[in-house]
This record gives sequence, C-alpha cells and structure tokens, in this order.
Amino acid sequence: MGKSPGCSKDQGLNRGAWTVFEDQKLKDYIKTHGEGKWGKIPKEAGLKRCGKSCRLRWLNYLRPDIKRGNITLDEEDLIIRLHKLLGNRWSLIAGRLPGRTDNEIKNYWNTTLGKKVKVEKSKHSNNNIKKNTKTNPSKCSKVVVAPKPLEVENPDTSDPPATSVDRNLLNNVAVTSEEDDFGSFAMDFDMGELLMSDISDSEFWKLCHQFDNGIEEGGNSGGAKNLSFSEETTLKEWMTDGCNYHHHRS
DNA sequence: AAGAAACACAACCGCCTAACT
DNA sequence: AAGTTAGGCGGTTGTGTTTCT
Repeated sequence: MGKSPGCSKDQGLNRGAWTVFEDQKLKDYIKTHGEGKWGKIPKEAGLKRCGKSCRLRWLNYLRPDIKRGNITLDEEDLIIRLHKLLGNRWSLIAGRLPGRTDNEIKNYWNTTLGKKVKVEKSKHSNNNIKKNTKTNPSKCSKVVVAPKPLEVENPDTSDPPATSVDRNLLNNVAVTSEEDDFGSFAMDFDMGELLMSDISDSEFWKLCHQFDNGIEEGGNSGGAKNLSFSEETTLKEWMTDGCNYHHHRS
C-alpha cells in the first residue's frame, strides 16, 4: 500500500539530476495537457521517470511562478514565525510565501534558519528571558468565540476556551457548530489549515489583528474579549509579536 | 595549490490518506 | 467494507560547490 508502483528502482527509469532535455519534455507536456495525472505523464511525455519524480520536478523547479533563491528578510521572518506556530509543516508554510516551495523552505530551514533560530534561542535562554521551553509546534483546536464571558473548561467535554475573532470572517472558515442566541459559537480547526488554505492574505492578517486585539484588550479578565488557549503561550507570543510586525509593514 | 570540511539544494524514500474500484 | 492506487508530505541522502586550513 502507498508507494506508487512506477517508482521502484528496477524499472529502468532515469535517476538523479534532470537534464535540460527532460525538463523541456515535461514543460511541454504540462503546457499542453496541464498538471495532474502524474502517473500518466512519464508514458505520455516519453520520460523515463516515475510520476512522483515528474511532480516533484515540476512543483519545485519548473513551475513558471516559482521564485528561486534570495529569500528576503521579510520572508525569513515570516518563515520563523510560521514555523514557531506550525512546526515542520512545510507545505503550509510555503502556502504563505508566494512563489516559494515547501522543499526550498525546508532546505533553507535545515541549512540556515534552523541554526539561526537555535543560536537566538540559546542566547535568550542564557539571559533567562525565554521562559517557555516548549518546542513543539502549536495547533489550535476548539476555540469558542463569544461576546460575553464563557464558563471556562467544561469537565464533561473537551470544550474549550474563548477568544475574540470577527465572526463573519470565521464563518467563512472552519466553524463547525453551535451558534447560540448570544452569537457565540464553537469551532474546531487546525490552525495551519485555517491560516494557510481557507482564507486570503488580507483576511489572514485581519484575523491576526483581531486575535491580537483580543489578547491585548480582553485577556482573561472576563470582559467581552476572553481568550484562553490550549497553546496559549505560543499563540500569544506569535500573535502579539508577529502580527504587529506585519501590519505595520504593509 | 590541494585536500578536507562545511554548506546548499535537488532528488529520493517511505509513510499517510483520500479517492477509486 | 475492504483492497488498491495515486498524490502529497516530511525526512533524509547524495552530490556539486564553496570555504577553510
């Protein structure tokens, strides 16, 4: 199960670096037939490569909208913040960086950024500034948005905590249930998918801003904006720091 | 100048899962 | 419902290039 049959080693397929000739064949084929159906491409395009290899080559190298190299400081910063939030979910991170591929970001992280971050972290921990030692990626789940204070954890359910987010915005995203008379509702979402795939750039930053305000103005004081989070520390850090930065930038 | 070490990145591997039969 | 396949993803490796000694 799983592995595509066409990719096994004993099929007389070419391996290693792609030649200019192979690239051209693949580009020509996709130009006329479009992406997808990777399994058919080698045969129909006359390439001695497996479908997966063709897909990878196209997505990471040949696609016309691809940027290569020269990752800017802004992009670098964004990668670091997103990585903090999402962990090694490279395709999601790449989804927020137009023209960048997951492979490129992964490589950049492994060779450059990862080290930088490590150095920064050790600096911080030496200075006793960083209190949060958790290194795992964060996933948000089950957030309840409400205009009034909520009872915090219900022991009978895994129901969560609350935050303040534009309801209309989230209605377009991953709201799953339970809108009541007060306009509160529960949702269960993966932060990565919420951020990366379902909303536009402007909505993304708007959402950021809304979270940001919620944290700063409401906190957990019981006011209209009430936040509590399963990975609160990480989220808070990311939101208050990261979102402000990007809002000011634009 | 030459060899070694470190770095950068393209490509491969194997796992997971959705879609299909 | 169960089995199969293809697509997608993250981890890892191989190799060419650059830097260091």
